[in-house]
Amino acid sequence: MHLKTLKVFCDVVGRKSFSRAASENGISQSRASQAVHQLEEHLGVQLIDRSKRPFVLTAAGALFYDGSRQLLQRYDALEEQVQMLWQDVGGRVTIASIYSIGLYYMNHFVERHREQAAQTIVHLEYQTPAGVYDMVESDQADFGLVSYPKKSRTISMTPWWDEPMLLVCSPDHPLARSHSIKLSDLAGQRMIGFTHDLQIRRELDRLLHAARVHVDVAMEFDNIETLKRALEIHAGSSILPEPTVRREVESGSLIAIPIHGNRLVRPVGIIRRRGRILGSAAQHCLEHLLTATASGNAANTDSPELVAVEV
Amino acid sequence: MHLKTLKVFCDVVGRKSFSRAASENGISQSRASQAVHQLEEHLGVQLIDRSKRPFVLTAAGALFYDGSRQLLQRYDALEEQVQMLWQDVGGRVTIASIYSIGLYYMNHFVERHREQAAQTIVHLEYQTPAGVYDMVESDQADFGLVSYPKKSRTISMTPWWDEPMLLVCSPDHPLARSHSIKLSDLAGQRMIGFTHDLQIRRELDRLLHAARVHVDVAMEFDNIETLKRALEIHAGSSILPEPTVRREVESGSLIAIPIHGNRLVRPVGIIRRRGRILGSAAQHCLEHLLTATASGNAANTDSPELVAVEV
DNA sequence: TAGTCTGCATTGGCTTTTCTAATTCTACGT
DNA sequence: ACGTAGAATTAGAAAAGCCAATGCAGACTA
Repeated sequence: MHLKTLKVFCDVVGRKSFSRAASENGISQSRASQAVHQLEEHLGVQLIDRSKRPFVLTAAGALFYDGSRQLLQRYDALEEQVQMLWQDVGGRVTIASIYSIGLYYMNHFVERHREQAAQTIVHLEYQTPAGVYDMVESDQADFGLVSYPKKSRTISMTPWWDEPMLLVCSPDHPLARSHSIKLSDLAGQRMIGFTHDLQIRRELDRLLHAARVHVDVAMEFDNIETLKRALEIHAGSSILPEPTVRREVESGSLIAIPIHGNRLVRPVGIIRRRGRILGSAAQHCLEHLLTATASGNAANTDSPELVAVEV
Repeated sequence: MHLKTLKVFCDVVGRKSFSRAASENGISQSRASQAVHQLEEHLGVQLIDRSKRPFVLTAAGALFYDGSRQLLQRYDALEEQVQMLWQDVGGRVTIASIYSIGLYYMNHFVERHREQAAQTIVHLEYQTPAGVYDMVESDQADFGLVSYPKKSRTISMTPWWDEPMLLVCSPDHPLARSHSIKLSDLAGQRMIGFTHDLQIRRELDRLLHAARVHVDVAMEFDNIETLKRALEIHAGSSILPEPTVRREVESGSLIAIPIHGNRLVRPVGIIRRRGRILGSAAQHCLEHLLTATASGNAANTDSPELVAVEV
């Protein structure tokens, strides 16, 4: 049995599509179809019920899928171990991260990680939140970094840290001189927010609603970078995680004001596919990520904003 | 990667020979050589150091060997599980056994096992003691049945039962009328024994020597069947495990006499390769073997010989 | 030290399998 | 019914697996 055949089968199941699995494995659609047939014939067992249009796994197929996935991971880990032992051609770690964590924290981390695991290649993939979950679920990434992490049947979650959220605006905004504000001060303010498909927007809406504060969301963006540009040209104010605006606050192009009275944070977490077997490089990287965070957070705690907010 | 390639590599390592591994896998010697090369090239790692004549594994090779063996076993188990679930095409169990257990107990067991696991195919392989250890060590058998079982670095052992040993002779032997004898009664007797390469012979020699009893071993055999034929034609007496002569004693062609004052038993045990992952069929069969023994032994205990000896 | 023997590596050519492009088929939505 | 998207089939090309024969190198033997 070709391990590649198992890989194709797993991808077919994982992506729920023969064609996508095929192209991801660099083979033709027909080959993917043949490979799965071949597998079924070899086992004498039907793995996929094709009589329904989005095909469904048979019970045997589900069992074989789980087993195969694990087998493939074990094999990869074995190859990595053996190569590591022979010459320190360290392993590869693939991390899927949302922009606003990857961009602001991971560059720094990857550099520090290279110091203590010089031979490991860390591959960072920036994605939308849904993209991160997808990559983790389909084994394209060893683990993922997301905000408002959620566990599920297939995904396990480790809380990582909480980012304080601040009111952010341009230096000549009416509120810019305040040292601290209450949520209610925002009532009727013209604000810039995230689109509704992002969890952070839903969380903020929920919070404002609970505080009976009505704001006027004038513009919506699906990413922080363009949102910040809008803030800089005086289009309003916004509530953002502190690390994502630290650079702008330091350079003076934006002002960040602690929000009093509410624990306003964006939780960040590490998600992993349940049952996934990590290679030793990935394992080591994950450990480093978790331990490095302790000091990383401590550094955060030094900033006055955070102290103010975490009351 | 072809799983077959891993299998060939494992067999090459296990049998310490490319040619034997090749023929066992039904391929040519050249292919085996090519396959291992291919593997090494793929990994970019030397697995086998060929500069010494009986080649040696490199550290990486040893690691990869262990990993591969486990992987192959897991895959086999997976296939079996999947097939089992689809239609009860039960698994295969291969048991290696020495003649004197297989012949007298296993036939009976296999029949009873078929009743409660109808679809399992039990393959019994009769072997010399060394052959049984070899088959277990080289993964050709799921487990092995031997007397005087010995654990080692690669083999684990589970005691199974102790067979009482009796003095056996033809009905018209001088001792045939005795109801019970002492070891010392055998001094100077003309006896028939096993060859020195068998553990049972060495154990008996040790026992007689400790009891300061000198006997005259007139003939030696490397198996019980021919030894019993020699007894029947009045060539002397011998000390044998009770189950191996039960049939002859019942038919009257041989006489068995309890030996008083010494706990004279042949321990029988089940040996397994350490770290081996058993298929569910093999697992179930092993469990049945161990539980069935309880009653099997009880049945033994009913026979007067055993009661006499087990004092 | 030479000679032989055993057992792995290499080579060249055949066979089988894998693979793709093009085509056909089919469940589902309209 | 009909169109569409996506899987199955097919046939021919590319790749690999495979073997017989031969080459070559340790490890005993005299």
